[in-house]
Amino acid sequence: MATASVSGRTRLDDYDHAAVESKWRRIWEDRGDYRTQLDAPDRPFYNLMMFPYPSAEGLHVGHIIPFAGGDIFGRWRRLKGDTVFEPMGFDAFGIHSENYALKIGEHPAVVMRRAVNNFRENQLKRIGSMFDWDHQVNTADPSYYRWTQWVFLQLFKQGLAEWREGAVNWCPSCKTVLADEQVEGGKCERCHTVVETRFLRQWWLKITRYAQELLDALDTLDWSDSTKTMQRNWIGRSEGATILFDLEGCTRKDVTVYTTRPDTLYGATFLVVGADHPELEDFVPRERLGDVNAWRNRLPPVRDEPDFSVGIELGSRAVHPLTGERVPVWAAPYVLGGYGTGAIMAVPAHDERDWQFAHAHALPIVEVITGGDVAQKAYTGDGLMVHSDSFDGMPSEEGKRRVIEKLRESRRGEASVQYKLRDWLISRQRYWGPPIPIIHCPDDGPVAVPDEDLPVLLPEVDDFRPTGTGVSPLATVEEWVNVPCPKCGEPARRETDVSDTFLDSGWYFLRYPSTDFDDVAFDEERTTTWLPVDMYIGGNEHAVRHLLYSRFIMRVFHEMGMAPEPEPFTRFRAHGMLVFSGAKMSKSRGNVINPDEYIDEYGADVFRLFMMSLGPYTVGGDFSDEAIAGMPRFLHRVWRASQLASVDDAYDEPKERRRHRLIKRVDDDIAELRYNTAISFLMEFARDVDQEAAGGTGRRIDAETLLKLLAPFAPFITEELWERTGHDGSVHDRGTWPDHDAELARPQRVTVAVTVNGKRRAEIEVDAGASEDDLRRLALEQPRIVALLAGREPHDVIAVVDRIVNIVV
RNA sequence: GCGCGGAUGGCGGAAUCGGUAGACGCGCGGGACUUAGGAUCCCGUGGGGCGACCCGUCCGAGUUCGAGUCUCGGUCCGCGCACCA
Repeated sequence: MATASVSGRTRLDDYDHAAVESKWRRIWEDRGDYRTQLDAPDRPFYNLMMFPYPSAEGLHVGHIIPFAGGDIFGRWRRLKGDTVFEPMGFDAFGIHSENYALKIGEHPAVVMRRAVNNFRENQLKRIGSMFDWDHQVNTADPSYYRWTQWVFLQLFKQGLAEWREGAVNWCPSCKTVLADEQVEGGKCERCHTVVETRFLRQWWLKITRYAQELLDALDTLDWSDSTKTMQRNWIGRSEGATILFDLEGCTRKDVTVYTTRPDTLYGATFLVVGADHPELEDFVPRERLGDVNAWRNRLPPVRDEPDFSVGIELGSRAVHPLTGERVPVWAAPYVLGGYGTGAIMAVPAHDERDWQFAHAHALPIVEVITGGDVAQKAYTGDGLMVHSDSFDGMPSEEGKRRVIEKLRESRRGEASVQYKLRDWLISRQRYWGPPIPIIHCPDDGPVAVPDEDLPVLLPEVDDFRPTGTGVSPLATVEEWVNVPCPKCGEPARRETDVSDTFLDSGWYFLRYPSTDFDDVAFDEERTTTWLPVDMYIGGNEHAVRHLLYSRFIMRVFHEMGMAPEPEPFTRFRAHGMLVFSGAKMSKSRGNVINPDEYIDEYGADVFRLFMMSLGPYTVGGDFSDEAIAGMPRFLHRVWRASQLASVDDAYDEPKERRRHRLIKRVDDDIAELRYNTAISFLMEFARDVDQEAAGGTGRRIDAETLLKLLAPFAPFITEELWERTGHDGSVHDRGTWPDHDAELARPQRVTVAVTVNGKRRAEIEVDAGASEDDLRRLALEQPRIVALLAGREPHDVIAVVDRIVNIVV
């Protein structure tokens, strides 16, 4: 405790962050301060942060940012009176973990056990977040993945999981199938090997059924705009038309193409079928089959830059549905067999790719929309229709509708909506994931494993390496694979693929409140109480896949009456990216900050504060080693000021106004995650109170306010000081955030600038709200202004209350 | 290429509505305390000028009494998507 010294200065214990932080960590844990009352809570608030996938490297700052930023928000909600549930867990299954285990030659189960323990005990528990460890989840634990399997079976039983063959991306290096979104520019996102195409029977979840709903519901969500935009682009709705072309010279009678520009139909000079179209052969005259197949098998690998010289004329003809003209049919890889109908009508005059292709192959280019010079390049804008029979002169926008109408009359076309979104391929021919709980029976087909047989435990195997044959290592475990069919009892085989890690994380938020139930995945009452998540914080790298899949799963459970709302995350904020001395932080650059060293040296409070002060939370900032020095100074001030400020009952109006203004600013800033500016206000206030305390005029109430407002940011030191200054209970107690009076928070005196022709020449201090006339009068009385005007009459005097007076001469 | 952000002192960043540009912090300069300080505290700190003043928010126009903020055009950087017809 503080003791007065002869000089009037006071000697205090030094602030020992290591001692203070370990002391309170222990007390909070023993007391169970952050164990949440999950049943019948008062004002429940579900505060979620994206859980990490444990790696041997340990947590890096990229993890800490959401954990610290999310926790500040949660602690603030708690102080504001909510019952905050803030759980944490581990995304321990998946290729990341498995690849690491392979690298070091240990079993992934062993590696993960060690990594999870390290994350939790040595790292997560140190950063001062109020995680409720009684409700942690670990996706690789049978008590969790039992329910992941159950979730899959619910989708299966709803007809939303399908076993079908499809062209899949095969990474020859990772020896597994990749989802489309794991392929970047034709290469594996993990190892950058060029991806090959293979055809396998696999499990797909039919998220495409929900494309429109998922798109529409974005409007109801309070999410970062950037995230919503990315989801919209990913779903990729486009409006256009499907148009039927008859075919001649091949076994197939007709083909439907999809276009967003039906108004350009008269400019269609050829058709292109995707080189990967599954029924490409049906478009080819018999005598050309050999040539086409030879061409197809020698296609160059997909590259970043499309090559429009690649293509082959098939020999068949297509009949233009309006003119009856015969146009050639080509195949080319620039058309995707998997999007739309897998074939297009090429309008080279008005589509850049078609233009390039036509140029490369000397195909005719016919202008049908005015506005450009199609001999030079494709014109993709709007204009008037030409060379289009009776449509000539019609604006293209109207033409889109009218051409569709015309096609409808002859049943050769209709309006159509397409989405880029594809079904979710969840099969992985790997070891480290939940086995897909299906038994394949020769008679009954794919049969669900009965609920009472869940979990389908991942068998212990010595060799868990990917086989490279397209089959999971599980297939080699004969005694595990061979089981009787649950329906008919005849010999059958288990599904040997495991599911995608995004399925694990697609429902974990539903599990947290119900981890103490082992008979259901999520308890009805708990789910109704806690879902949807009130605040979700994480990185924008998961803006599309994780968030979209989670929305899909929640939506399905809502339809089934098992979830209270269709959307899982009411509010989502993506944290910004942290750069290190101007360069993006990444393992390959070797500039990843290891938080442990900083926490050792400065303590968790300083580290949290520092990271939050670098810039706006949702934008990011530049982590520079040197700048951290300001934070210990700040906390030192708080340490001293709060123990020395002891003046009671001094109703000092300016200080009260200052205090109320501070509360309002910090409150407003935290609500919008503007932690950096909230921290600056607290620093200013701490400096003032510190100086007052040194002079014997520091007020106890100011010190208390400072500790309360700082508590979400620096939970340890504020708790210690709360105790040292004689308070009972915890500084973090629910509902103890200081109130502020809006009237008092408003300044009473303001400084108004006086400008002449927009240049500042003087300032005047007046009561807030002083009238425009008063401002004008006072401004014109200023000696500086009188001198500057030198008798001239102002042309105009503009006054804005509380802001400015501008004299125009 | 398309979409979305961004550009402010030596550095990270502030600046509700168009109203004193540079809050807060780092760094730097000066001072205090001290045997000492790389601890702590105080003062100063956009550039130029002795000065009244002048110039300053990526560049160029514009709107306005007034623009970091709004409009148009351009440059550069970041992120996302990327042959999606």
